[in-house]
Amino acid sequence: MPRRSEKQIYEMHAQVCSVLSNPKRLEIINLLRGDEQTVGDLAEKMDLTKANVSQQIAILRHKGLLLARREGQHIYYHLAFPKMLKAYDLLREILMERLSKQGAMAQRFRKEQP
Amino acid sequence: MPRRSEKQIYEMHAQVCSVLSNPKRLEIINLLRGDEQTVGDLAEKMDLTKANVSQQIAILRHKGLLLARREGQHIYYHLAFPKMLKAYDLLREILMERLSKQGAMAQRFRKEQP
DNA sequence: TATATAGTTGCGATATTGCGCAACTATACT
DNA sequence: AGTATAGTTGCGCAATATCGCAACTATATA
Repeated sequence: MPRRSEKQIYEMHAQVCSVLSNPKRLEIINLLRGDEQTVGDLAEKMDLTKANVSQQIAILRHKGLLLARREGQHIYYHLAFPKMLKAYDLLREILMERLSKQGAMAQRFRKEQP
Repeated sequence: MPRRSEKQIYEMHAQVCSVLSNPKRLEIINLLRGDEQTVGDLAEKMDLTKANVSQQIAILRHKGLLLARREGQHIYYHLAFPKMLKAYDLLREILMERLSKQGAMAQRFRKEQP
């Protein structure tokens, strides 16, 4: 018998997904695919304010998806679980397949829908 | 040059993740892993009202993750992209690894945190 | 037509999220 | 100490999500 109930696992799983349910956080994860980066690096590449990037980073970090390394003035962030990129890529792959197969369905992913 | 901008892809990707960012919807997906099921089946297994299950199903269906098949009184639902289970399993695997390695971090996934 | 069963939808209260803005802390350098 | 650069945090408002409840639609069967 499991120490943790299934319901709790679903809850944790959902929380990980909710961290991933924001386009800016996904872009950050994608930008951290290779090297570690600073808030400033990310802010520039994403064309966002540092405050906003820092807020998103804080969420990723507090939820344990990102790790930090300080070096002087700079704080370099990197992915805590690079394996997560596999899930990221898989989902994106499904997305692209779907877009190419069923163009009409793309409508469903615009801002709103009937 | 891509027809769709990167930002749009991140946006769509985030929307898929936001569909997955609810424990009840994750449980539904997991229960649909094998056979197709009716709202009633799911409601019973999950110990929820049919109305609530139906609402979650509606979200999954409208976002294109579920497909329906009517048979008399019953509507059977099944996964539109079984491949999505790979992403589901991968994420869950990461979750379980993390729980076993760093028990303390589990705290971060409880309801609230400092 | 009437009744039962299966499922859906709208409403409303409550909770959560996103994000700009301004103020704040931390490190480095002169 | 003073200044610059890097990053963080709190606040407030608008937008969105959750979910119970009740009313609704759809199919089947007597």
